[in-house]
Amino acid sequence: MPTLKKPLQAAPGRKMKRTPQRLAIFDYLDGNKKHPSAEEIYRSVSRTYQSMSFATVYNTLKALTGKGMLRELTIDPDRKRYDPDTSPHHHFICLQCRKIVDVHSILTVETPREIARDHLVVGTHVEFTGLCPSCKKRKKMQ
Amino acid sequence: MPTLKKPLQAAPGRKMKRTPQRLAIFDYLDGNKKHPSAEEIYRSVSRTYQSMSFATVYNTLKALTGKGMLRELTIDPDRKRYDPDTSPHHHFICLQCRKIVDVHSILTVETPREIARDHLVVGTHVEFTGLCPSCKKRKKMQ
DNA sequence: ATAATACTTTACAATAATTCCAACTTATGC
DNA sequence: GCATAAGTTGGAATTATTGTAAAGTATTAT
Ligand SMILES: [Mn+2]
Ligand SMILES: [Mn+2]
Ligand SMILES: [Zn+2]
Ligand SMILES: [Zn+2]
Repeated sequence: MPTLKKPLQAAPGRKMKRTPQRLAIFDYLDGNKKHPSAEEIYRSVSRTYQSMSFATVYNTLKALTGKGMLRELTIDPDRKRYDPDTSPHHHFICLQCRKIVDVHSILTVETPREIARDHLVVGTHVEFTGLCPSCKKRKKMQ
Repeated sequence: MPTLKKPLQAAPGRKMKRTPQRLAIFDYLDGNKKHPSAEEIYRSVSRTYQSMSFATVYNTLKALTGKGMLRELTIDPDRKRYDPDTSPHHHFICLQCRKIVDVHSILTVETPREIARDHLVVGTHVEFTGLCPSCKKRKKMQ
């Protein structure tokens, strides 16, 4: 189920030039549930697309984010992580290995009055932190 | 109501050397509700404490965080922000000016089964994003 | 098709945040 | 007071990310 390749030109006002490097990046991102960092994207894509430049990766990520086709996550303290799934959902991050997993359950979090009164709220994101299954097991063992 | 200076030596296993530079940093942080960045802390503290080094600020922040006396926020995409209020609470960040404000309302967010089953959840943080009152007004005007 | 135009890519330089380091300095327990 | 583990410092080093200018390419208008 392609979610990126199609919309690339579909929505109005969102058309971008279809360059092979972008297609390669889209292709890597499409359906990717690992919330990769720019570096991971670069590493993977440049393996198949020799001349890929780091700047192109960043450019593309910024362009996609700007057009609302990609979500930039700030949940990892070390680097930005990217999520091709732009539907509203939440995340869990492992404090040990930094794995990020989706939380697609609908969490109803009402915006508190104190904020709603004078702020403009455009997004609500819940981040759960802790240990992923494997790190949890590893910690228990030793 | 001092929240930092006292606990500094109070809780067992949390004792740290009381150096003047640390006290200066604690003092700045104590009761601070601005969620400052390392640089803001450095700028302010070094004004009164001449020889303060950036490394010391980072060292101290890391030490405090490690001892659970300070919370490191990853909500700002550009830099880490620090919160001396370690009681569980949530945040709103302005997408325009990066102001972070506390949300002390008790938001009941149950951990979804899909996560609770095999992960170990140690924290839940809700981040609201949008425009703060002044940025909201400014945007409306022009 | 062709050419003009605007947008992209690339290699590399430049920033910016944060960490590392090695030589001093100091707080603290005895 | 002294020993010493812990902390401080300036500067170098690292890492993530952004900027740049020249060269390349897709798209648009002829
Ligand atoms: Mn996700
Ligand atoms: Mn706070
Ligand atoms: Zn893990
Ligand atoms: Zn604002």
